[in-house]
Amino acid sequence: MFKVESQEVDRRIELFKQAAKAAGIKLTHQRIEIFREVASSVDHPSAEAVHKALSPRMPTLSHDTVYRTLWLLTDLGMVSTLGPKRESIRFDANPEPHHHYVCLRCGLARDFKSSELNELRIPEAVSEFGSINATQVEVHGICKDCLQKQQDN
Amino acid sequence: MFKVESQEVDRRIELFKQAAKAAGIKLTHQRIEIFREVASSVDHPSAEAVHKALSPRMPTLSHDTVYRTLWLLTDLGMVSTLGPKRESIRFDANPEPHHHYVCLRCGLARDFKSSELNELRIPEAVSEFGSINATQVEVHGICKDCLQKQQDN
DNA sequence: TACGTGGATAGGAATGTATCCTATTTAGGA
DNA sequence: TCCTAAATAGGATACATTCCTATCCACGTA
Repeated sequence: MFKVESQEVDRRIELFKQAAKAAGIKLTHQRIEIFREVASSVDHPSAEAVHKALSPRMPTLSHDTVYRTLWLLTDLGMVSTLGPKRESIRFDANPEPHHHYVCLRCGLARDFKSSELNELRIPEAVSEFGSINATQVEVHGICKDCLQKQQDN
Repeated sequence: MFKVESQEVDRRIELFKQAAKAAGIKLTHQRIEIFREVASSVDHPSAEAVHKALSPRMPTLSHDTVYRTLWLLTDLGMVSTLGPKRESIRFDANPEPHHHYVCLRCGLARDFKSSELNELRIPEAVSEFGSINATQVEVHGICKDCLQKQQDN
Protein backbone atom coordinates (compact mmCIF):
# COMPACT_ATOMS: atom_id res chain seq x y z
CA MET A 1 0.00 0.00 0.00
CA PHE A 2 1.28 3.49 -0.89
CA LYS A 3 2.07 5.96 1.82
CA VAL A 4 2.00 9.73 1.96
CA GLU A 5 5.56 11.14 2.04
CA SER A 6 6.79 11.46 5.60
CA GLN A 7 7.63 15.12 5.12
CA GLU A 8 4.02 15.86 4.26
CA VAL A 9 2.84 13.75 7.19
CA ASP A 10 5.04 15.74 9.57
CA ARG A 11 3.61 18.95 8.18
CA ARG A 12 0.06 17.73 8.81
CA ILE A 13 0.93 16.65 12.34
CA GLU A 14 2.34 20.11 12.99
CA LEU A 15 -0.95 21.62 11.83
CA PHE A 16 -2.83 19.28 14.13
CA LYS A 17 -0.68 20.24 17.11
CA GLN A 18 -1.36 23.90 16.45
CA ALA A 19 -5.09 23.29 16.08
CA ALA A 20 -5.14 21.24 19.28
CA LYS A 21 -3.38 23.97 21.20
CA ALA A 22 -5.73 26.60 19.80
CA ALA A 23 -8.74 24.50 20.80
CA GLY A 24 -7.35 23.82 24.26
CA ILE A 25 -7.33 20.06 24.00
CA LYS A 26 -4.58 17.81 25.30
CA LEU A 27 -1.94 16.39 23.00
CA THR A 28 -1.84 12.77 24.04
CA HIS A 29 0.36 10.10 22.55
CA GLN A 30 -2.77 8.30 21.33
CA ARG A 31 -4.13 11.32 19.50
CA ILE A 32 -0.87 11.99 17.72
CA GLU A 33 -0.42 8.39 16.62
CA ILE A 34 -4.02 8.05 15.47
CA PHE A 35 -3.75 11.21 13.46
CA ARG A 36 -0.40 10.10 12.05
CA GLU A 37 -1.97 6.87 10.89
CA VAL A 38 -4.83 8.56 9.05
CA ALA A 39 -2.61 11.30 7.67
CA SER A 40 -0.04 8.90 6.28
CA SER A 41 -2.50 6.57 4.62
CA VAL A 42 -3.87 7.09 1.12
CA ASP A 43 -6.65 4.56 1.38
CA HIS A 44 -9.06 6.26 3.76
CA PRO A 45 -8.99 3.75 6.60
CA SER A 46 -11.90 2.84 8.84
CA ALA A 47 -11.62 3.21 12.61
CA GLU A 48 -11.05 -0.52 12.82
CA ALA A 49 -8.19 -0.33 10.30
CA VAL A 50 -6.54 2.46 12.29
CA HIS A 51 -6.83 0.41 15.46
CA LYS A 52 -5.38 -2.66 13.79
CA ALA A 53 -2.46 -0.70 12.33
CA LEU A 54 -1.53 0.78 15.71
CA SER A 55 -2.11 -2.28 17.88
CA PRO A 56 1.40 -3.75 17.51
CA ARG A 57 2.96 -0.51 18.71
CA MET A 58 0.21 0.34 21.20
CA PRO A 59 -1.26 -2.92 22.48
CA THR A 60 -3.55 -1.32 25.05
CA LEU A 61 -5.13 1.18 22.64
CA SER A 62 -8.91 0.88 22.93
CA HIS A 63 -11.48 1.08 20.17
CA ASP A 64 -13.26 3.80 22.06
CA THR A 65 -10.21 6.02 21.98
CA VAL A 66 -9.82 5.54 18.25
CA TYR A 67 -13.44 6.48 17.61
CA ARG A 68 -13.44 9.41 20.00
CA THR A 69 -10.23 10.73 18.53
CA LEU A 70 -11.38 10.42 14.93
CA TRP A 71 -14.56 12.36 15.66
CA LEU A 72 -12.50 14.92 17.56
CA LEU A 73 -10.24 15.31 14.53
CA THR A 74 -13.31 15.68 12.37
CA ASP A 75 -14.65 18.43 14.63
CA LEU A 76 -11.29 20.16 14.47
CA GLY A 77 -11.47 20.04 10.70
CA MET A 78 -8.30 17.96 10.43
CA VAL A 79 -10.12 14.94 9.06
CA SER A 80 -13.29 14.39 7.08
CA THR A 81 -15.46 11.37 6.36
CA LEU A 82 -16.41 9.81 3.07
CA GLY A 83 -20.11 9.74 2.35
CA PRO A 84 -22.87 10.49 4.82
CA LYS A 85 -21.56 10.57 8.36
CA ARG A 86 -22.31 8.13 11.18
CA GLU A 87 -25.41 6.77 9.55
CA SER A 88 -26.19 3.39 8.06
CA ILE A 89 -26.16 2.74 4.33
CA ARG A 90 -28.56 4.93 2.36
CA PHE A 91 -30.31 3.93 -0.85
CA ASP A 92 -31.23 5.94 -3.91
CA ALA A 93 -33.71 4.93 -6.61
CA ASN A 94 -33.48 8.04 -8.77
CA PRO A 95 -32.66 6.80 -12.27
CA GLU A 96 -31.90 10.27 -13.68
CA PRO A 97 -28.36 11.63 -13.51
CA HIS A 98 -28.29 13.74 -10.38
CA HIS A 99 -26.13 15.05 -7.58
CA HIS A 100 -26.31 15.05 -3.82
CA TYR A 101 -26.43 17.56 -1.03
CA VAL A 102 -25.38 15.90 2.24
CA CYS A 103 -25.63 17.41 5.71
CA LEU A 104 -22.39 16.78 7.59
CA ARG A 105 -24.19 16.83 10.91
CA CYS A 106 -27.36 14.76 10.56
CA GLY A 107 -26.76 12.92 7.30
CA LEU A 108 -29.77 14.41 5.50
CA ALA A 109 -29.34 13.76 1.79
CA ARG A 110 -31.15 15.46 -1.08
CA ASP A 111 -30.91 15.27 -4.83
CA PHE A 112 -30.39 18.13 -7.19
CA LYS A 113 -30.02 18.31 -10.94
CA SER A 114 -27.60 20.17 -13.14
CA SER A 115 -27.01 19.33 -16.75
CA GLU A 116 -23.77 21.25 -16.53
CA LEU A 117 -22.48 19.02 -13.71
CA ASN A 118 -23.49 15.93 -15.65
CA GLU A 119 -20.78 16.69 -18.21
CA LEU A 120 -17.66 16.87 -16.09
CA ARG A 121 -14.29 16.07 -17.57
CA ILE A 122 -12.54 13.53 -15.37
CA PRO A 123 -8.71 13.46 -15.46
CA GLU A 124 -7.13 10.63 -17.44
CA ALA A 125 -5.24 9.44 -14.38
CA VAL A 126 -8.47 8.30 -12.70
CA SER A 127 -8.90 5.45 -15.15
CA GLU A 128 -5.74 3.96 -13.62
CA PHE A 129 -7.86 3.05 -10.59
CA GLY A 130 -10.39 1.04 -12.57
CA SER A 131 -13.49 1.40 -14.73
CA ILE A 132 -15.66 4.49 -14.54
CA ASN A 133 -19.32 3.86 -14.07
CA ALA A 134 -20.81 7.15 -13.03
CA THR A 135 -19.73 10.53 -11.79
CA GLN A 136 -21.54 12.78 -9.42
CA VAL A 137 -21.02 15.88 -7.40
CA GLU A 138 -21.39 15.82 -3.63
CA VAL A 139 -22.05 19.10 -1.91
CA HIS A 140 -21.36 19.02 1.80
CA GLY A 141 -22.81 21.48 4.25
CA ILE A 142 -25.04 21.93 7.27
CA CYS A 143 -28.76 21.67 6.57
CA LYS A 144 -31.27 24.30 7.69
CA ASP A 145 -32.61 22.21 10.55
CA CYS A 146 -29.15 21.68 11.99
CA LEU A 147 -28.25 25.36 11.57
CA GLN A 148 -31.42 26.19 13.49
CA LYS A 149 -30.57 23.80 16.32
CA GLN A 150 -27.08 25.27 16.48
CA GLN A 151 -28.53 28.72 17.11
CA ASP A 152 -30.82 27.46 19.84
CA ASN A 153 -27.80 26.55 21.97
CA MET B 1 -41.68 14.70 3.97
CA PHE B 2 -41.92 15.23 0.19
CA LYS B 3 -42.80 12.34 -2.06
CA VAL B 4 -41.99 11.56 -5.67
CA GLU B 5 -45.12 11.93 -7.85
CA SER B 6 -47.04 8.68 -8.03
CA GLN B 7 -46.97 8.70 -11.82
CA GLU B 8 -43.18 8.72 -11.77
CA VAL B 9 -43.14 6.00 -9.11
CA ASP B 10 -45.36 3.80 -11.27
CA ARG B 11 -43.02 4.33 -14.19
CA ARG B 12 -40.04 3.22 -12.08
CA ILE B 13 -41.90 0.17 -10.83
CA GLU B 14 -42.66 -0.76 -14.43
CA LEU B 15 -38.95 -0.54 -15.23
CA PHE B 16 -38.18 -2.73 -12.25
CA LYS B 17 -40.69 -5.34 -13.33
CA GLN B 18 -39.12 -5.47 -16.77
CA ALA B 19 -35.62 -5.73 -15.32
CA ALA B 20 -36.72 -8.48 -12.95
CA LYS B 21 -38.27 -10.45 -15.79
CA ALA B 22 -35.14 -10.00 -17.90
CA ALA B 23 -32.97 -11.19 -15.04
CA GLY B 24 -35.23 -14.15 -14.32
CA ILE B 25 -35.98 -13.27 -10.72
CA LYS B 26 -39.36 -13.61 -9.07
CA LEU B 27 -41.64 -10.63 -8.63
CA THR B 28 -42.73 -11.01 -5.04
CA HIS B 29 -45.02 -8.69 -3.16
CA GLN B 30 -42.14 -7.84 -0.82
CA ARG B 31 -39.82 -6.83 -3.64
CA ILE B 32 -42.37 -4.59 -5.26
CA GLU B 33 -43.31 -2.85 -2.04
CA ILE B 34 -39.70 -2.37 -0.98
CA PHE B 35 -38.82 -0.90 -4.34
CA ARG B 36 -41.93 1.30 -4.24
CA GLU B 37 -40.84 2.66 -0.89
CA VAL B 38 -37.34 3.60 -2.05
CA ALA B 39 -38.57 4.90 -5.38
CA SER B 40 -41.21 7.15 -3.85
CA SER B 41 -38.96 8.66 -1.22
CA VAL B 42 -36.77 11.69 -1.81
CA ASP B 43 -34.71 11.34 1.34
CA HIS B 44 -32.60 8.27 0.56
CA PRO B 45 -33.85 5.98 3.29
CA SER B 46 -31.76 3.42 5.16
CA ALA B 47 -32.80 -0.24 5.18
CA GLU B 48 -34.19 0.29 8.66
CA ALA B 49 -36.29 3.24 7.47
CA VAL B 50 -37.72 1.17 4.64
CA HIS B 51 -38.61 -1.60 7.07
CA LYS B 52 -40.24 0.82 9.46
CA ALA B 53 -42.28 2.44 6.69
CA LEU B 54 -43.62 -0.88 5.46
CA SER B 55 -44.21 -2.57 8.82
CA PRO B 56 -47.77 -1.28 9.34
CA ARG B 57 -48.84 -2.71 5.97
CA MET B 58 -46.61 -5.80 6.11
CA PRO B 59 -46.20 -6.77 9.76
CA THR B 60 -44.25 -9.95 9.05
CA LEU B 61 -41.69 -8.34 6.76
CA SER B 62 -38.23 -9.31 7.98
CA HIS B 63 -35.11 -7.17 8.10
CA ASP B 64 -33.28 -9.80 6.14
CA THR B 65 -35.70 -9.50 3.24
CA VAL B 66 -35.33 -5.74 3.17
CA TYR B 67 -31.55 -5.98 3.05
CA ARG B 68 -31.48 -8.80 0.52
CA THR B 69 -33.92 -6.97 -1.70
CA LEU B 70 -32.08 -3.67 -1.55
CA TRP B 71 -28.81 -5.33 -2.58
CA LEU B 72 -30.65 -7.19 -5.30
CA LEU B 73 -32.05 -3.90 -6.59
CA THR B 74 -28.56 -2.47 -6.47
CA ASP B 75 -27.22 -5.37 -8.52
CA LEU B 76 -30.04 -4.87 -11.02
CA GLY B 77 -29.01 -1.23 -11.31
CA MET B 78 -32.42 0.00 -10.10
CA VAL B 79 -30.99 1.47 -6.91
CA SER B 80 -27.64 2.86 -5.86
CA THR B 81 -26.04 3.64 -2.53
CA LEU B 82 -24.69 6.90 -1.19
CA GLY B 83 -21.02 6.86 -0.38
CA PRO B 84 -18.83 3.79 -0.14
CA LYS B 85 -20.89 0.63 -0.07
CA ARG B 86 -21.37 -1.80 2.81
CA GLU B 87 -18.28 -0.64 4.65
CA SER B 88 -17.86 1.19 7.92
CA ILE B 89 -17.15 4.91 8.11
CA ARG B 90 -13.98 5.92 6.29
CA PHE B 91 -11.75 8.83 7.26
CA ASP B 92 -9.75 11.24 5.14
CA ALA B 93 -6.93 13.48 6.37
CA ASN B 94 -6.02 15.07 3.05
CA PRO B 95 -6.24 18.83 3.63
CA GLU B 96 -5.93 19.77 -0.05
CA PRO B 97 -9.07 20.09 -2.16
CA HIS B 98 -9.45 16.73 -3.83
CA HIS B 99 -11.91 14.26 -5.26
CA HIS B 100 -12.65 10.59 -4.78
CA TYR B 101 -12.68 7.47 -6.84
CA VAL B 102 -14.80 4.81 -5.09
CA CYS B 103 -15.08 1.16 -6.07
CA LEU B 104 -18.73 0.11 -5.98
CA ARG B 105 -17.81 -3.46 -5.24
CA CYS B 106 -15.14 -3.44 -2.53
CA GLY B 107 -15.26 0.14 -1.29
CA LEU B 108 -11.70 1.01 -2.26
CA ALA B 109 -11.35 4.79 -2.16
CA ARG B 110 -8.61 6.87 -3.73
CA ASP B 111 -7.99 10.58 -4.05
CA PHE B 112 -7.36 12.48 -7.21
CA LYS B 113 -6.76 16.15 -7.93
CA SER B 114 -8.19 18.46 -10.53
CA SER B 115 -8.05 22.22 -10.28
CA GLU B 116 -10.83 22.33 -12.88
CA LEU B 117 -13.15 20.26 -10.69
CA ASN B 118 -12.35 22.43 -7.68
CA GLU B 119 -14.17 25.33 -9.34
CA LEU B 120 -17.61 23.89 -10.00
CA ARG B 121 -20.63 26.13 -10.22
CA ILE B 122 -23.34 24.80 -7.93
CA PRO B 123 -26.96 25.66 -8.78
CA GLU B 124 -28.57 28.37 -6.67
CA ALA B 125 -31.31 26.02 -5.61
CA VAL B 126 -28.91 23.93 -3.55
CA SER B 127 -28.51 26.69 -0.99
CA GLU B 128 -32.15 26.09 -0.13
CA PHE B 129 -31.06 22.90 1.61
CA GLY B 130 -28.59 24.63 3.93
CA SER B 131 -25.07 26.05 4.05
CA ILE B 132 -22.43 24.89 1.61
CA ASN B 133 -19.19 23.83 3.15
CA ALA B 134 -17.33 21.96 0.46
CA THR B 135 -17.95 20.40 -2.91
CA GLN B 136 -16.32 17.37 -4.36
CA VAL B 137 -16.66 15.00 -7.24
CA GLU B 138 -17.20 11.30 -6.66
CA VAL B 139 -16.33 8.95 -9.46
CA HIS B 140 -17.90 5.51 -9.09
CA GLY B 141 -16.62 2.44 -10.83
CA ILE B 142 -15.11 -1.00 -10.37
CA CYS B 143 -11.45 -1.05 -9.34
CA LYS B 144 -8.80 -3.08 -11.18
CA ASP B 145 -8.64 -5.76 -8.49
CA CYS B 146 -12.38 -6.34 -8.61
CA LEU B 147 -12.40 -6.37 -12.42
CA GLN B 148 -9.67 -9.01 -12.26
CA LYS B 149 -11.63 -11.16 -9.82
CA GLN B 150 -14.68 -10.85 -12.03
CA GLN B 151 -12.76 -12.34 -14.96
CA ASP B 152 -11.48 -15.24 -12.87
CA ASN B 153 -15.04 -16.51 -12.45
C1' DT C 1 -56.94 -24.06 -13.26
C1' DA C 2 -54.07 -27.17 -10.45
C1' DC C 3 -49.38 -28.90 -9.55
C1' DG C 4 -44.51 -29.12 -8.58
C1' DT C 5 -40.18 -27.06 -7.77
C1' DG C 6 -36.61 -23.92 -7.06
C1' DG C 7 -36.20 -19.58 -5.48
C1' DA C 8 -37.76 -16.41 -1.75
C1' DT C 9 -39.20 -15.26 2.93
C1' DA C 10 -39.68 -15.13 8.23
C1' DG C 11 -37.77 -15.15 12.34
C1' DG C 12 -34.34 -15.89 15.36
C1' DA C 13 -29.32 -16.50 16.06
C1' DA C 14 -24.84 -14.79 15.14
C1' DT C 15 -21.58 -11.32 13.77
C1' DG C 16 -19.69 -6.89 13.52
C1' DT C 17 -19.54 -1.87 14.23
C1' DA C 18 -19.92 1.93 17.19
C1' DT C 19 -20.89 3.92 21.66
C1' DC C 20 -21.44 4.08 26.74
C1' DC C 21 -19.79 3.62 31.47
C1' DT C 22 -16.53 4.20 35.10
C1' DA C 23 -12.26 3.31 37.54
C1' DT C 24 -7.69 4.66 36.55
C1' DT C 25 -4.17 7.37 34.25
C1' DT C 26 -2.02 11.46 32.47
C1' DA C 27 -1.11 16.23 30.19
C1' DG C 28 -0.12 20.47 31.27
C1' DG C 29 -0.75 24.58 34.17
C1' DA C 30 0.41 26.36 38.93
C1' DT D 1 6.73 18.54 41.72
C1' DC D 2 1.87 18.63 42.57
C1' DC D 3 -3.13 18.99 41.29
C1' DT D 4 -6.99 18.67 38.63
C1' DA D 5 -9.73 18.26 34.81
C1' DA D 6 -9.47 15.86 30.80
C1' DA D 7 -8.43 11.54 28.57
C1' DT D 8 -7.90 6.52 28.35
C1' DA D 9 -8.69 1.28 28.92
C1' DG D 10 -11.52 -2.25 28.89
C1' DG D 11 -15.68 -4.31 29.45
C1' DA D 12 -20.72 -3.70 28.77
C1' DT D 13 -24.17 -2.27 25.79
C1' DA D 14 -26.79 -0.85 21.70
C1' DC D 15 -27.61 -1.17 17.16
C1' DA D 16 -26.86 -2.47 12.14
C1' DT D 17 -26.24 -6.20 9.14
C1' DT D 18 -25.86 -10.92 7.77
C1' DC D 19 -26.45 -15.93 8.41
C1' DC D 20 -29.22 -20.12 8.99
C1' DT D 21 -32.98 -23.07 7.94
C1' DA D 22 -37.77 -24.51 8.03
C1' DT D 23 -41.58 -22.89 5.57
C1' DC D 24 -43.85 -20.56 1.81
C1' DC D 25 -45.07 -19.05 -2.78
C1' DA D 26 -44.27 -17.25 -7.83
C1' DC D 27 -44.42 -19.01 -12.02
C1' DG D 28 -43.61 -22.38 -15.70
C1' DT D 29 -45.90 -26.61 -17.19
C1' DA D 30 -49.64 -29.57 -18.18
